Amino acid sequence: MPELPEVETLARGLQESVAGRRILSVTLRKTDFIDDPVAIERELPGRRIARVERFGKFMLLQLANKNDALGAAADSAAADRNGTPNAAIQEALLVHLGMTGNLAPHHAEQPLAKHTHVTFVLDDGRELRYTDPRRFGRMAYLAGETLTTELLRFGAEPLLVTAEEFARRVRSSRARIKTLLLDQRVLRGVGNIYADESLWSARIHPARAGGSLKLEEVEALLRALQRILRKAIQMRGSSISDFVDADGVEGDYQQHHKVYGREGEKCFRCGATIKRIIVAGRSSHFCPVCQRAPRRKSGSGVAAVEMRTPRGARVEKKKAKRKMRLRTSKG
DNA sequence: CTCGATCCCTGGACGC
DNA sequence: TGCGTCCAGGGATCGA
Repeated sequence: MPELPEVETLARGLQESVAGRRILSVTLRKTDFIDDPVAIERELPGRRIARVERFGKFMLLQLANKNDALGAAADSAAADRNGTPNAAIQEALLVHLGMTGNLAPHHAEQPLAKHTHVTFVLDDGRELRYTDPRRFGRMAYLAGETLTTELLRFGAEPLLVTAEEFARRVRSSRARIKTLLLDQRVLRGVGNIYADESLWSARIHPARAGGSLKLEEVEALLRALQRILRKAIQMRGSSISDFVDADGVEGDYQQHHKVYGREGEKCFRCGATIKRIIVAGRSSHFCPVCQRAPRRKSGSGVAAVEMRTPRGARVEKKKAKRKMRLRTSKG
């Protein structure tokens, strides 16, 4: 599942392999994950891809000006280092991979993989193809102020945010720390795997309220998060479902996961059994000994979360709901 | 405003 | 082997 390190890996690969290429034509198949399919068909043919960068969990395929100058967008790398959306970007194709999306170049004669929803024919005999079985991804052509406004919806880059800024955002909230880590308006790019891994590393329980964290805990969390993200980028990401980079190669970081996907196994630090609960509607893996649960306030939401396990009583509820839906859809 | 719950989607795993 | 069911999860949306 692509999070920051996986998207970074893919974006770097595409920058290597398709930056500078011109898009000759576009073919759309399923389009329900595209903001405005007509805009893509209208604006992209004939345009050159100036640069490919990651923005949070998005890939930004920056387009050269219509007059074909690579100028502004090609010079934008340095400007982006400060983490603010780049004013020099005028037009871009935003691609979010959701859970199962992939964007990679293929030779034109290579048969289309299943679930290939978008094909960009390039000027060198290759095609940039977007595949996404679940279609949880997103694609959008955005320009000018619309693009700027869209990018401003997102929070800080995890690898660039200062400890002060991070601490301010986290400690002023009553939301659970896991929720805050996953909230793209707080930090852009962190997903379920790296949230769990960094919380384990910093010994913080995922259901702790952001505002309950001590300053040193928040600082330790950010250090852990940044170290883990850097290491994961070095290892070309985690391949859990089917993530592969632009060359079709899997990442290696999943071998270094300490808690994610390790429910029932032993904590590498203390030997206790790794648990899994639902926080923020997501599986959250943690060590119940290293990561102390927040104190329960009787009848509070936190107490309820403590009791919520992924399997068990909820299943019956779900079954009932499902039956309901089937009935209503028939009638 | 904030926060949690629900829903979208499909392949794969699992149970019978 | 084959069919039904559940599950994974990022993010939009809705309601409290």
